[in-house]
Amino acid sequence: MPEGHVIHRLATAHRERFAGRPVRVDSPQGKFADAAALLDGQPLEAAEAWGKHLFLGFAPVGWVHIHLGLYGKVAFGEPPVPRPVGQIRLRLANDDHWSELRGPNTCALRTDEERAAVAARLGPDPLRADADPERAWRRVSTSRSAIGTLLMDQAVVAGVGNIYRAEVLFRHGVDPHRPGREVDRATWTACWEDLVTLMREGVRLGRIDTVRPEHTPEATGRPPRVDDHGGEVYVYRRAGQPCLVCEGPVATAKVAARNLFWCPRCQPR
DNA sequence: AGGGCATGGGCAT
DNA sequence: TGCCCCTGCCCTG
Repeated sequence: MPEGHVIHRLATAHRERFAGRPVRVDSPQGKFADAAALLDGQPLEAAEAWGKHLFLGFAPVGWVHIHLGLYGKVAFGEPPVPRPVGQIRLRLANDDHWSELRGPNTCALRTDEERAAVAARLGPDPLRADADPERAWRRVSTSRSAIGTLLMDQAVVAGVGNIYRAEVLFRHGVDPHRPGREVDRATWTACWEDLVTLMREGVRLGRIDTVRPEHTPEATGRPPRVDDHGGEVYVYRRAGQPCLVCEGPVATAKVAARNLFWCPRCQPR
């Protein structure tokens, strides 16, 4: 379930389990074997998330740059380290913990400079203390592109995925098709601050919950829903179902090869 | 058993 | 715009 909150959780999880001690590193699948051999036995010195990118620091060898893409997953456990099942790109282990990385879009060794270059092409990350939301506003306020597209552009805002995109626009009554430059500053600021809040909550809980207390099934008496991504949301993957606020049908459209969801009544043009 | 699909993103065209 | 990467899950048959 890799939006930015997952990656920040993974950074913390790696730090807690592996930082400061030598780590056994291998690549049972073999695709990362050469790098793993260089890293094996080195201590993990840092684990950082920038948007959806995870960097594991093994100075002086370098950084392991991980991007989960759509399918990637990391599993953790305690010894004994299980026999490899399926395709494990990267495996870490010490005497107390192990991890297995499967199906990543990216798993590569990077230099300091390469890591900085990846970070430099990303927009501000609502989950990072060093984020500069003005950079995002400059892009949004001068762009003819739809706000729904801009929010998914990692060079504008880093870490937002399809769920946070849909949900934050719903929460602020913004039609995803509205051009960025027609979004006023107050609305944008409210969206940014809401992303900070929602994504921090996502890090804390490990799931995406965006429904305000007054709209939960408990509060409204509506039947509870089951969301297969594991959280309570207003519009994401609820096409055709009644809006939790106005009861009109939630709309969906394929935009830039991604499913977009919104409520036409609550988010008018 | 097999197809479709998914919370991403780089790249060719 | 669409293909590829290459995993897991859910549905159909």
